[in-house]
Amino acid sequence: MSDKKILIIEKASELFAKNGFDATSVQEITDACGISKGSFYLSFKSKESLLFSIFEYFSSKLIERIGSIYQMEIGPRERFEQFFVIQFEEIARYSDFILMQMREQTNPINEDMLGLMNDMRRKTYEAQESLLLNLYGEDIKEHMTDLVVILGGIVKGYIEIIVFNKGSLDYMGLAHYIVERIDSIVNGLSKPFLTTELLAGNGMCLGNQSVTTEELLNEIKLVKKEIADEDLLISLEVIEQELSITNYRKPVISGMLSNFKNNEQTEQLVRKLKKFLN
Amino acid sequence: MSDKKILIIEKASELFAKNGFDATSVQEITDACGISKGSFYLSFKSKESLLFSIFEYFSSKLIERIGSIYQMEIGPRERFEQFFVIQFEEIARYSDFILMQMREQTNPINEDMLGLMNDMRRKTYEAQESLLLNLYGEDIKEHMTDLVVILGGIVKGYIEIIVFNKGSLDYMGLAHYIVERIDSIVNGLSKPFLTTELLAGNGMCLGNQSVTTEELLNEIKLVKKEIADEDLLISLEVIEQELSITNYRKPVISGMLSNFKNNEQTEQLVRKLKKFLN
DNA sequence: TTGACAGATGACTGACCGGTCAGTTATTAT
DNA sequence: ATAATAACTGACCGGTCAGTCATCTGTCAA
Repeated sequence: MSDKKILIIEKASELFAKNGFDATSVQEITDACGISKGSFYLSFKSKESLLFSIFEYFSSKLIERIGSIYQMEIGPRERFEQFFVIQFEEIARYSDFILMQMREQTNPINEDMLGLMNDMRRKTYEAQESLLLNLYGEDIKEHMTDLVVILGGIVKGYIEIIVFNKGSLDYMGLAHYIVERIDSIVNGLSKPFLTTELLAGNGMCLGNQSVTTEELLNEIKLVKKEIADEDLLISLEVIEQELSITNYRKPVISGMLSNFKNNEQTEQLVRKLKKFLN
Repeated sequence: MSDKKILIIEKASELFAKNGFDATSVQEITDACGISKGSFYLSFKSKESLLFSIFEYFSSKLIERIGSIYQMEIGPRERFEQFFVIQFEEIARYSDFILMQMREQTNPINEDMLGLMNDMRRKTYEAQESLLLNLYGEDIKEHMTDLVVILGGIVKGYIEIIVFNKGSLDYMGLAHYIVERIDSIVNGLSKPFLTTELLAGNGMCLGNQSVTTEELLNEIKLVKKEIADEDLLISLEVIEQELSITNYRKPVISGMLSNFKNNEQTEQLVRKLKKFLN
């Protein structure tokens, strides 16, 4: 990722968070970056693809940090607290951009963005689940769905306060406080309210959703519009043709996929294709 | 409120909730209503004023219903549950439009809308506070801010589920479940985390904010653009002149205010002026 | 010094949107 | 039946914005 790209991402995310996506023009973004409008289109295919990159940039950071707490040598309670601290820090740092996107119904990119959002949600959910089980034992399994909703709600509630009082809150103290509240809730649990299916139907895709070839073909068509590299385009076309025939040859596809190493724009698609092949 | 206006409000709020405010053109709204674009401007001064009317329409309903639970002859616990049920019902009914607005940073009307939003938030906060105090006693007073944030978060969390599973959830059961969780939390409370000031600074304006004559004059100027009725315009101008002099005569203003009975567009302003006179 | 080329620029284009208004149709009054 | 009024229509306008492209600039090898 070039410096220019990162500069644009940082500035644009600030503006989007402040004024919203639609209300921020490309001109404003480039003015803030001190570059020309045309130069913007050297780094990003479109305003839409910038949004996608921003989300990718931030969500990958969040996912990475959440993954890192398992490397720490601390107890389950401290790990749980750390989980909250990371969410507070990242979301306060990147302003409410992520929140804005998670909330705003008007996501310009639907097909592509949804994958990333689900990825992030699933990662967060999985982390929450394992942390809760480690801390409170297997007994709470049937309450998992409710706990996740309640926990998510509480975090969102406090994040709103954090956003308005940027940096002036004691995240560690807050994390400790929240875990204490969860203690109380877990102690008082009786009969669950939500069933797992309700959450699953909630667009959260917690399990492994199966991907159809048609969906993949659609996504390939979209990604083709986003990339300029000739070699990658050829590879995509080969994959496209291969997927179109009934008995597609797996080695051909997986071979082609090796051409996409270290390319951010196709990362999502490649992940899906790999999952599809297995 | 005419049938046409209500039709537009209902259809537009659906579209806004689905696609966002900016992404929904007036043409789309009028197409959905089966009327012409020009006809839209017979009912509403602008797209912006439609948004204001929608918010007014829904928030007044919510506030009214929350007020009604105090007339019911039920215990404090049932009343608390009823408070949640109303929120679930109204917000599920009117889709996530209200949520969208509460979240979206890009509210087109800032000056006017903010008043309505604060009104609603204050009403909700006051209700929560009195319900909590009635149910758990005065001891929880110092925890009020935290409880309000936690409670609001939990409600929002479940509302997201409700929106995706429209109508298929047992609101009464959910309300009961949530109150049980609050029981646990209240039982386990130790030291509060948030102070009242933090919430107050959060744009929530829980106390009585004082209004300056300048702010009022600004708002009058804005409202003048919105209304067409000649008599009301004259009344507004008289109020404007009166407020501009240092020793304004209260009776003159309150007299003029009587001309605004049953006018929706000036409702907010009139309320503020009345508060200012007292 | 030159020429060639990648990177950067900003004037320009076409699409779209909020809002207007001259003209049409429906309704009511005389 | 006719006039008067109200309700409605959709072409049109000014303005904005995403995206394009002819042009420029700095660099560096020959």
